[in-house]
Amino acid sequence: MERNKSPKRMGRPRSFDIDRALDRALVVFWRKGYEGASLSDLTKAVGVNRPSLYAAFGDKEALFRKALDRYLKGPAAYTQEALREPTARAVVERLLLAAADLNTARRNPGGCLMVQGALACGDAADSIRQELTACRAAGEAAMRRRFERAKSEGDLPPNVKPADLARYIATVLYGMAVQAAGGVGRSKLHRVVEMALRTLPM
Amino acid sequence: MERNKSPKRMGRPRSFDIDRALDRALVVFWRKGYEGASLSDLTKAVGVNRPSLYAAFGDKEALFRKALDRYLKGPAAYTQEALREPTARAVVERLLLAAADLNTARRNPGGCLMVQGALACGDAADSIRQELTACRAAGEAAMRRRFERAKSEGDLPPNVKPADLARYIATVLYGMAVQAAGGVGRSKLHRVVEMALRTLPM
DNA sequence: CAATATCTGTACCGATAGGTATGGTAGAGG
DNA sequence: CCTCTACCATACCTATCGGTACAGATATTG
Repeated sequence: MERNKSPKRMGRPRSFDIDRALDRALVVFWRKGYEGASLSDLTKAVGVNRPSLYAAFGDKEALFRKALDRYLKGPAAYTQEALREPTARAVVERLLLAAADLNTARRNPGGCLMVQGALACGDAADSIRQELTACRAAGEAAMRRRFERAKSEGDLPPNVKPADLARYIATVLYGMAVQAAGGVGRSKLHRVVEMALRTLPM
Repeated sequence: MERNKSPKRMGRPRSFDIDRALDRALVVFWRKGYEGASLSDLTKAVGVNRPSLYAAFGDKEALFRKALDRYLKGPAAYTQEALREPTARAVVERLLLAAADLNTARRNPGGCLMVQGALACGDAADSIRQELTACRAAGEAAMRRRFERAKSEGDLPPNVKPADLARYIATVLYGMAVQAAGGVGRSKLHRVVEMALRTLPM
């Protein structure tokens, strides 16, 4: 329906930028979670009236999914890049450090949208909770595959299972997100990363 | 006002047990979080009408605080006990294992109330969020003090700072809570614990 | 220019949120 | 026994929730 934004379309043109709006909405969801972010919060942050939001993105759930998508392709894209590091240890190092930085970047809310977006919620938000759970599982699976490759390259000790390592690293990532959501700052998270790295089995 | 429950009081006696009610409410808050748990959810789970709930516990916020208190003194009391283990390693081991078990106990919701009770939320729930944040910080501080004692007993390597170790262990605990909230089961969490223990600096 | 298509702003919708007034009810004190 | 007190149940309150109808505004199309 409203696919293109460069080709001239008929009718009154949209008075705001879709991606900017999505960024604003993202920040609200990030800070307050899916349930805690009201439509009034969102419209106020975006600077657009309610019907315009609905026309552009659909209902609240659709808006969240689009914001999540933008989160994954924007702030959280470091995960993809980190997996391209040459060694398993370098992957982990970069992953943890980038996460620590993202979770505590001053210009956006503390923590991680995939964790605090909808960790426990009412029935109405349950599909969002499931989506975020799936998202986290997908990230973990990507790590596991990367570690499987590392294993095949002799880059991992024989007593370390890729799936276990991936789950462990994911656990540290989620834990850091909780810490950051509670206001723990970057330097402290860096020391967590240091501890995690120091104790790595490779 | 309604302090005692054993001394016979005047008037019609309460038709439900305060602690049982609190347990039921706790489960709802645990599963849905503070915001996601509606009064209707709570009254339905407790099996009591709304005014009775208000008379017994005060408003929703007060009810949550009482449920949290019960959580800390009940299911989460393992934390206190674990700190009494003789060595730092034993403390950590017991803490992580007990947390893994509590987070995945079949008879209650997955995860940890202190984490998913209100990690990110709207303004109305912010005081609860702060309380939970403070709760987590308190637990972390207790660990830190325990590790300081360990250090003074020569039970910790010289290059390990008690505060850093405590924060790291707390991070793993929170991460496990997120995993469990997403449905990860006990055996997988046990492998996370195994990884964490294997890589411990002592 | 008109005709048409899309967006904006106001004002509103029903449903539900948390919270409470009120009148009936059950037990203790006298 | 009656009274007094506290609790129970229904029914209701206001505020806000997510979502939308409608009319005016602004652009392209012909």
